[in-house]
Amino acid sequence: MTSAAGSDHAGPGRPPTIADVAARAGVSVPTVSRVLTGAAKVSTAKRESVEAAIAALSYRPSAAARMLVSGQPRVVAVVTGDTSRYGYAEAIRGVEEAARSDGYTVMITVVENTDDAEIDQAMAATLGQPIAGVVVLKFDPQGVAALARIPSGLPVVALSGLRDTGVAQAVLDETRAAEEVTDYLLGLGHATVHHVRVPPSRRQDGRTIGWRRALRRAAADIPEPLDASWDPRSGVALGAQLARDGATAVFCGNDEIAMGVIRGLVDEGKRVPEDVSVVGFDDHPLAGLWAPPLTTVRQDFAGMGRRGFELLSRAMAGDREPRLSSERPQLVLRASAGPAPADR
Amino acid sequence: MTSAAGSDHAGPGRPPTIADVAARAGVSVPTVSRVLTGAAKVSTAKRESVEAAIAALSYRPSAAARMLVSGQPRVVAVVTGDTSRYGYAEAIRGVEEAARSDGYTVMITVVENTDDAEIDQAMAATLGQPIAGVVVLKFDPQGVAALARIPSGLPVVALSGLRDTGVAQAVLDETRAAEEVTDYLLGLGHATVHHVRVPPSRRQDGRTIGWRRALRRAAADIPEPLDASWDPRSGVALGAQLARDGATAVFCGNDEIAMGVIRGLVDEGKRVPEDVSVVGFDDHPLAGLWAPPLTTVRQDFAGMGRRGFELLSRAMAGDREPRLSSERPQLVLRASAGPAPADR
DNA sequence: GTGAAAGCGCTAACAC
DNA sequence: GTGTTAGCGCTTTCAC
Repeated sequence: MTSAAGSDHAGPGRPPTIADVAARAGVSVPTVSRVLTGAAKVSTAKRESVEAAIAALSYRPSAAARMLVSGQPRVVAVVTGDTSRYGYAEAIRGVEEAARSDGYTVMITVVENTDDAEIDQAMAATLGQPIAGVVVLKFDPQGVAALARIPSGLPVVALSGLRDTGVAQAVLDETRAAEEVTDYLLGLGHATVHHVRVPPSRRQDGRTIGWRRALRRAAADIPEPLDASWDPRSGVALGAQLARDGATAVFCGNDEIAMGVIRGLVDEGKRVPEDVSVVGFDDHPLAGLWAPPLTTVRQDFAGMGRRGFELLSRAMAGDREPRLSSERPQLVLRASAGPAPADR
Repeated sequence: MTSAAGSDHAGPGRPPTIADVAARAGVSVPTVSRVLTGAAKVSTAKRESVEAAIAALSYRPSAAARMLVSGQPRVVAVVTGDTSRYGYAEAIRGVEEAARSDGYTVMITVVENTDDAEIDQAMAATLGQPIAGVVVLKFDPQGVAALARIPSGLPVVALSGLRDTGVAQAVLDETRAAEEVTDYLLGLGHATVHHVRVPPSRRQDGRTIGWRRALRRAAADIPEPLDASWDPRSGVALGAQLARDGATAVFCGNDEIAMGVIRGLVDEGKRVPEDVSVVGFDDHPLAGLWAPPLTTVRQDFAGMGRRGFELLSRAMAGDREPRLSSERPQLVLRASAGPAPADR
């Protein structure tokens, strides 16, 4: 495929520079720049000759050089623990949408585990890029650790379920929502409510705090919470265990786990919601399609992402105040929760 | 909060440069560079003074300038239609993983619709960044359009379900898999197999082609395919329609649609799989948990993403040949499909 | 070890 | 309109 003496496109020696284009077009470097940016008028003859040279050399301007001379990068980084879990994916989508409509591009940095060296490396790779700000998804321990690595001076906002201090953040107030769910279940006549947690970002997560608070206020029994992994299947065994323990109401950390728990319950011969009420969290796109349709809490992750970017936008504009944008998730009543069974 | 005469950190005038650090530390600019990069030995005294100055000014080196002087960017862009749909999210995750382990960062560009102006703008924003290559998710019309906008000379690979020519690509051979699914259903005794499509990237998609081919080979009736949207709920109405039409076997474009179709079927009084067999596509994380557990086709999207990055890696290294990496999705037998009902 | 000088590829300012 | 001259912030020779 290698053709004659190096000229026409694709001579993988060194990428063509603006000087090469200028030389080939027989004009000066700034003239090439002018046709590139459209900043000033160029005669048709020269413009065409420049365009021809650009095409012939398949020249692309160096973004790095452009950026160097003209101001700030229009890139924000998103630091996240996993890109494909529902809430994460939606939050990223929200950030990306808001960023794009503001002319920014989004760079993704995934921090898979809490290993210090790995976090350092991932953060260094990101911070080594020209970025104007960072959004960190602080839903898990990686997020918390990553946040600690952001150099001061770089605009940053955290997306979180639990309010914190010191950083700007967009939060979904899980604590209040969890309280509300638990109150709802208690109001249905259940003696207490069991809780299946998803992996928390710190020792305590908002959902667990809210659940416990509601139980305490109602002077109900506070059962030991059960721990699920992120895998929906981990809910199945816990559902079976809950069936044997005689639970009548279960509040799950997310919808996928709730689906697993229901499966485990049903496998043990329980009916949902007649024998056991189950409620999820998030309002996953499949929650309404499940049998029975899941009663859950709608979390607007994409909205949180958008609000997060807006906060970041202010920070990038120079606002040093750590702002907070909080929203309360909404209870979505469907069919997986109902009155406590009369017997017992 | 604004303190005395501008010095210490956070004086939002103009970001500190390496020269500011050098001045404050009382050393030359190259010396600061040396402590930054560790490229050469610096006396402990100067090193410490430089580090102090860096901290005091909360100085961060300009990534753009660094990049300009020293070679290629370690960033690849991923162009995608939606970041939160299962297959897309997984594919992105795969690309990111492979990229990260190779020292690259990933930039995301979302192209939401086929509006020319919007695509141009999104692509321009991306191509204006310093990137070493592009992976485009060519699962939808946006992807196809975006691919057409990539300037020649920039390394690119497409992730796709249907083999194409001219570009390097990683594909999941849907056509073969769909054929296999259809054959399987036919082998179970069904007279024909109905098909519910998800929005295709072109006029034809691999799943539809494979399904039709298998039907034709078996000399079975070829019913008109039904079109679903990406929303799982769109499957519900189609399921009801299929129930009325007396379908006994349905092949769905993805698992989420299959879940909707099953719901529609059940709402109409059909049992799955006793009356109607339904099979999905993708092996969504919830497919095995569904009632009944979904018979489907496992598509390794993350693996495709990884293979895509490897291809890109070769292209970035100078390989001009448009390579192809194809993988065959695997049939996963669960419970949503069974023998054709005896009557009729 | 350390500083002075040069230059990465581009755009902005200033002549002509 | 167009070319010449200066940098953008950094790393890299190359002397000392």
